[in-house]
Amino acid sequence: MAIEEKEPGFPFYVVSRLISQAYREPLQTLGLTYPQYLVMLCLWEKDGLMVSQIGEKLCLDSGTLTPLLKRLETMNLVKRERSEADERRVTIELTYPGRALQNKANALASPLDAVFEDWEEKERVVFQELMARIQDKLQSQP
Amino acid sequence: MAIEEKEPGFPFYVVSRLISQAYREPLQTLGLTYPQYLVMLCLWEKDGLMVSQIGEKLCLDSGTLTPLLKRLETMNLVKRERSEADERRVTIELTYPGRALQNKANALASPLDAVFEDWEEKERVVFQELMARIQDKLQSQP
DNA sequence: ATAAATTGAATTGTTTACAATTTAAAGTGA
DNA sequence: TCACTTTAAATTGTAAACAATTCAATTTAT
Repeated sequence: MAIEEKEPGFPFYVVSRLISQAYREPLQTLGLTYPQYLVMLCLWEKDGLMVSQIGEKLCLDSGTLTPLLKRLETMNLVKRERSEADERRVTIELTYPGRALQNKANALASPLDAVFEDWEEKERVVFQELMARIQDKLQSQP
Repeated sequence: MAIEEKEPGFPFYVVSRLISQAYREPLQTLGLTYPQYLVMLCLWEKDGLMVSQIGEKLCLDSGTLTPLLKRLETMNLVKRERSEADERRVTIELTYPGRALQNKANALASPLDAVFEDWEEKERVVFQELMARIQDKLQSQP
C-alpha cells in the first residue's frame, strides 16, 4: 500500500516541494528563492505593505517574514521602515532595483506552464476550484 | 489581482503548509512532526529500509533524512545500522516502541477527513488523479 | 488618567529542506 | 592489480517555517 493512499496529505507535501524545486533554476536569474519571489509579487502588486499584511496574503508569520525581509533588504530590493503614525508597524517599500526586477520577473515563464500545458481548460478550472475549496476549508478549521 | 491568479504554484505552497499545521496537534499525541510521521509510515509499511529507499518514497535526500532519522533514533523509535554486506548502506529498523506506535497512529483520524467530508466520491477521485498527474509531470521534467 | 489588554514585529529555539561537498565503500576497466 | 567511476550516506552552509516568547506601542476599559 503506497503512502499516498494511506496519507491523503502526502501528494500536497511532495508536489509543493517539487514546485519550489522547479522554480529554483528560473528564479536564480532574479537571485530569489521561491518564498522571496512570492513576497516580491505581493509588493509589486501593492507597494508599502506592512509585515502583517504580507503575512496575511501568504499565510506566514513574522517569525518567517522578518528574517526573509531582512535578506531582501540586504539585497537592496526593499526598505524596511517603522511607520511614524504607529511605531509598532513596519512598512516594506520597494527600492528602485526592487521595482526594476519586476520586468525580469514578468519575462519569466512559470515552470508550471509546462505541467498544465496538456490540460483541457475545463480541467484547469475544476482543479483550481477544488484547490480553493481545500484551502478555504483548512483556513476555516483552526 | 490576487497572488493565486498570478502565481499558479501558490495554492500548493499554502495548502501544503496548512496541512502540516493541521497535523501538528493530532501528531503531538505521537510526539512526531509531519515529516517524521511520513517516515514512520514508510517503515510501518516495510521495516528495514535503507536511507535512500525512504528518500525515494518521500522525495527527500540524505541531507534531510539523516538528521531526521537521528532524531527518531534519539526518541528510541528506530535503530540505524550499517549494512554488513555493503558498508555504505544504512538500514533503518523499527524498535519495539517504534512498532508499537503504529497502533496509536492507526487510531488517529486524519485532519484531512474533515476537509474532504462534504466532497462527492467522484470529485475526490478526479482530484486525486489530477494531483497524481501533476506529480508525475513534475518528476519527469528535471 | 492609568492599569490592563491588545497589537505588530522581533527574537529564540527547533525542525525541515536542499544544494554542494566530502568520505568511504563497492564496482569497473584496462 | 590499481586507477577511475559510481554509489550511499554524512556533512556543511543557507534559508524557511513555525511555536513560543518578548518587547514596545497603542487601545480599551474602568
